[in-house]
Amino acid sequence: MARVTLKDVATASGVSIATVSFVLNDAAGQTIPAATRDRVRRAAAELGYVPHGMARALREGTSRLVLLNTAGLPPGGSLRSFIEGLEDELDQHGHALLVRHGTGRSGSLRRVVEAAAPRAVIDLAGLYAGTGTDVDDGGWIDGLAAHTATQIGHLASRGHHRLALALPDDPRLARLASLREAHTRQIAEALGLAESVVIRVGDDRAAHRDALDSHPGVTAVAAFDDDTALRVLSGTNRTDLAVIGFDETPHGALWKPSLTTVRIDAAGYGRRAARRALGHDAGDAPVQASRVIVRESA
Amino acid sequence: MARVTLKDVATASGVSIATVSFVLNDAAGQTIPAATRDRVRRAAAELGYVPHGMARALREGTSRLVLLNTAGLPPGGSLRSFIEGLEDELDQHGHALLVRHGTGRSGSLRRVVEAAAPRAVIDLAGLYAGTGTDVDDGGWIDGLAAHTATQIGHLASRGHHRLALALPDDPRLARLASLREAHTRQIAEALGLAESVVIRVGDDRAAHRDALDSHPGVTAVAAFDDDTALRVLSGTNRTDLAVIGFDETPHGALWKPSLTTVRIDAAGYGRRAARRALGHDAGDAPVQASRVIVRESA
DNA sequence: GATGCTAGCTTAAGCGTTTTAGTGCAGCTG
DNA sequence: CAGCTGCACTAAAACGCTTAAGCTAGCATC
Repeated sequence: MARVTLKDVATASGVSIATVSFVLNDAAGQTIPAATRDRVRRAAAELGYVPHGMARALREGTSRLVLLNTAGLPPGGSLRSFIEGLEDELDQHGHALLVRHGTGRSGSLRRVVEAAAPRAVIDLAGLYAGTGTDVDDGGWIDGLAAHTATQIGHLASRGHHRLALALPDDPRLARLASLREAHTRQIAEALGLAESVVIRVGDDRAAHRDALDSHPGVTAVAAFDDDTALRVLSGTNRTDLAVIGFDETPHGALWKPSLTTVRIDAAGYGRRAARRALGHDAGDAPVQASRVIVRESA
Repeated sequence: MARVTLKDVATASGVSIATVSFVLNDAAGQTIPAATRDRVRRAAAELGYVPHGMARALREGTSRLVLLNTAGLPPGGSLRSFIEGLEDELDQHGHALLVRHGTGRSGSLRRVVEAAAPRAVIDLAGLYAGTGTDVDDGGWIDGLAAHTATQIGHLASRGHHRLALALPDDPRLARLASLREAHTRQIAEALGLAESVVIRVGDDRAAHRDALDSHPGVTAVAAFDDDTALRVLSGTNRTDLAVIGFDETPHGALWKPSLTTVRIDAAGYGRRAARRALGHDAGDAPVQASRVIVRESA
């Protein structure tokens, strides 16, 4: 049950550990005949050799881990798919995902970074709260304008002219919310719609119901995400109101009326984020365009 | 920006790296005067020394990572809170959480394990699917009987006598589902209720609606989890039916009727799982008893 | 005044890798 | 046949840490 190391493979195949390392890593600039390569590879497979990530990390100065910091970000819609895509792609390149949901003290992120020496850090929390730095989410934010256009476009095509934009009042989503607001304004203007009303949606249903009621001219609500959309639906007593979500969650389909929403290829963005984190070219990880899932609510 | 190592701290405080290591780890059996300790600790703090987890892992044979394998387990209710508790407690003991949602090939789990040399593996996926081994979920499963009693007890106290148990047809939850079934039967019997009916809830609403309709004597449904409960509510046309969820999710409160459910201290179990993973005594990580969140649906 | 004991250190090995700098040998060149 | 080149490797250092073993000075003991 003990760990199989390079040394074991080396003795088994009658060469030095250096040679084994060269063979298994396909090291460039080494002239090793096919016969030897075969022997080594066979031995490695037979013994079930798996490189020791920590040893490698020590030597190379950086581990094959990528750290994702979500720091208490609400689980909203796609986070899970995003993570799946991310993990999948990392896997494919021999890396693993280290997650910090870390509701705790922010200083501890630094500690984890130094202790785990990750290859890269994806700091969604910072990115979405606006305190962010130069980290990368695979273009998620970049795609936001297009996805917003998908959402608003649908309402426009249904003949709605005066919209409300429902944003969450969660400070952790502050930056995303203000981006969405800007995009919505831009697109509404481009489509020749009336200026949209912004309502804040939190735990207090009465608050956003009142906000909506005070704008009777509004016929449709574009929500920040499905969760926000469901809160709007749940809070309002106007049955004529069209509501569209964003970033599909499974629950929306169960609702009455079932929630029309925008499906975003979160896994695709996850894969892209992974590629960028590893320094690969992101171009070849395609992301599908967002599209409207038409159901009953809009 | 280069990494601060033991060596740096050693030179700064005028001792050897061994001494520094002893001081910083409070090594037993070493006689080091307070003056020296202070000097070392001060230097470490000043330089911002953070131990290199990988180096330590190499030396100690095991890293300060704990691997959680959820392997595509549906995000159901408490998983997130569980993870938060887990991570929080691990943090407190200088460990970090490595997550594999790993929808992919199961063999890759082994690879990750060998590559990351985690201190422990928590294999929820295996545990809940029934293929599980001797891993530990902090007593989550052990507590299941009690939580089920909370749920069924509520229905009984409301005068319901003939129940349906709504289980998901997701094979990944097979073991959990059958456990819940067993517990429900036991408790129902103990409470003197009529034998309960089991219905399977999947994506096809008509199926479980029909199943329910064919048992008109059933006045209440105890669901496997909130998601299942919402599917039942969404599928049925019987307004008199009482439905209670399990393992509270945020969405239930928004529903009409709002979902009565059982709140479980998932974070507590997470913390326990962490303690057990680290080999601490789990006893001193208290878990709150489950309790019913009474809303409109039951 | 040799011996032993303790306090307060230091030395050095070793964890499993990667990688630089060789080494020995065969074959070819001039 | 000395010198060179290319092949097929190997030796050894280094990454940062822990820890067993050792070492020295100072003091107490007989």
